[in-house]
Amino acid sequence: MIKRKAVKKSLECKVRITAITDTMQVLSGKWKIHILGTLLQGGKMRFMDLLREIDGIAAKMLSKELQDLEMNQLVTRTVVDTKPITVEYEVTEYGKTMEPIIDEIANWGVFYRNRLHGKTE
Amino acid sequence: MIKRKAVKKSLECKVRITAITDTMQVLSGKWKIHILGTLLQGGKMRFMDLLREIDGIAAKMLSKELQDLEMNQLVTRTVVDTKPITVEYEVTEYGKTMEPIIDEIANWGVFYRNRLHGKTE
DNA sequence: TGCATTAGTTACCAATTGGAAACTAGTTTC
DNA sequence: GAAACTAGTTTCCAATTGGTAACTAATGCA
Repeated sequence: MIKRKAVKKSLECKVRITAITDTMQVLSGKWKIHILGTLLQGGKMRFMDLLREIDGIAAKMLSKELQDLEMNQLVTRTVVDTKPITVEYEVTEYGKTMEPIIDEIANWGVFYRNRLHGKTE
Repeated sequence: MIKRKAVKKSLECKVRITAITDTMQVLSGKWKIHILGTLLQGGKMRFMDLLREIDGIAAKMLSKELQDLEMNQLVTRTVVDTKPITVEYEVTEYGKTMEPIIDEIANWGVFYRNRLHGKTE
């Protein structure tokens, strides 16, 4: 007695799940969204700028996460031949397509705080 | 010689970082977005429905993640007095406010796949 | 000469995450 | 009476994540 498998898992459903998994993998970890968000509003920024701007991140993490983002072509890394060499990071055009996601996430977070504290609408 | 601290970390920047951290905490883990996404498109669903629908998830994880989502009031849990009792999960009105985020994330994932495979626009 | 700054890297460690499998417990069906 | 289905829980384990702190290496400044 073989049970017919439920045909619930439609193709579009699977595509959606894969899509979500992909995006979350690209944004994986505690810091990537913050780095992207900071670079999106700061434009070109150096390693030490980011280290100082992003509260709580350690050099090791920043370095590693930037490498991930660079591999996924969301940011570019440019060595500038200054006195002590500096390295500039910048969000690519492709990386900017993440902006709607980050904005939605930030918006929701604000909404969430408002709901927690009073707001008896 | 005290260096003036850079006033870069503006208040709105901090608010944004907190907001992002909050949202990501609510959505933390490998499965919450998938559970929410599945419930959003499936409406009321039972535990076993979700277990079968969400590919790869184990009962332990589903149970734990549903508890988290319930605690954050994103889903409701209702015991139904059927022959073998069943439990229905459903996204709350509040939970539905996550939809834009999930949609953006899913959209980006599709865009990402298209970019990877060919697409020389 | 020695310290500061740049941009990292390395080593070590602790906590968290998540997976597999077995188990509970009540009800129903064969 | 055994098996199956409901909704989980429990235990045990392995891998991943991420933090601290120290270190490298090149250059500039006093």
